[in-house]
Amino acid sequence: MKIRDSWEGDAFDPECPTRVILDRVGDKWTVLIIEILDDSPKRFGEIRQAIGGITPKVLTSTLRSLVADGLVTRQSFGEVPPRVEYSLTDLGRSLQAPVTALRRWAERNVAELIDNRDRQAEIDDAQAR
Amino acid sequence: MKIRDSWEGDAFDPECPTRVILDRVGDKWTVLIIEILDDSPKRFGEIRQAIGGITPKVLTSTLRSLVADGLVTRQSFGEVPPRVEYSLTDLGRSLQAPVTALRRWAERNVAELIDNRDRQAEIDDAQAR
DNA sequence: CAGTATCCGTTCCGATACTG
DNA sequence: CAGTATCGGAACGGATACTG
Repeated sequence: MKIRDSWEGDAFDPECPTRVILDRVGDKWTVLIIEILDDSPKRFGEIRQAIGGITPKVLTSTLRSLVADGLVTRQSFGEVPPRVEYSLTDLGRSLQAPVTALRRWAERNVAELIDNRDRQAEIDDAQAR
Repeated sequence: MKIRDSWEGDAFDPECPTRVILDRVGDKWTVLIIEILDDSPKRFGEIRQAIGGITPKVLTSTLRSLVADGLVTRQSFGEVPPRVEYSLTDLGRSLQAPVTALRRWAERNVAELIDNRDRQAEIDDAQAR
């Protein structure tokens, strides 16, 4: 099937590629990177420092995916030592709004959710005995 | 926006708001279930039919997680044959807005993203030779 | 009808070490 | 500096068959 720019997905269709986007957003580091790239371009090392705890291998593969999807651009300056800058594309920037909305929701409600989860864990625990 | 400063330390924290919510939203079926439960309570089989392609085992475990997080309630009527209804809690309903925004972004932009991805694959392919 | 019980392949992602 | 190369554990989720 030839997918055109005018084609709209239907997330309820099991065959729908829309799910690739949900997979993307659900990726462990994607959203962090998108928020870090917010305004200005960032170098590989800057992103790595900003996130903390991500290994170069994983950062590389995550950035590759983002570039492949057209959410991020990679610019390599032919210098020694090497300098590479990553920045958001328009598409990537357009993803920020929904992602930020989600984060806001998280900040407001995560306490309650964690509370529920802990309480449920206790119930399950009591059930087990 | 001062996100990054407070973010850096939280990235390792499993209870970091963004992390918890994104894990949940990034789950393969969560978003679809939340949208399906929209208006009225739904039975196990109804949800299964509506989604299509989900196995009972996976649906069960996903629903369990949603119940544990207090996003969904499970009501079992003591009948034979059994009848069980799932519905959104207030917390679950409040998650709909941001999640729907995300899904709509996905549906609007998946074509471009897939297009980018295909084009990138061709470039990589050419590169390899 | 609404789940359980097993088995199992894939994918993700971290640790560690190395390189142009 | 900006990556690569390898290895391995663990979690996710699908296939299939069974049950109260």
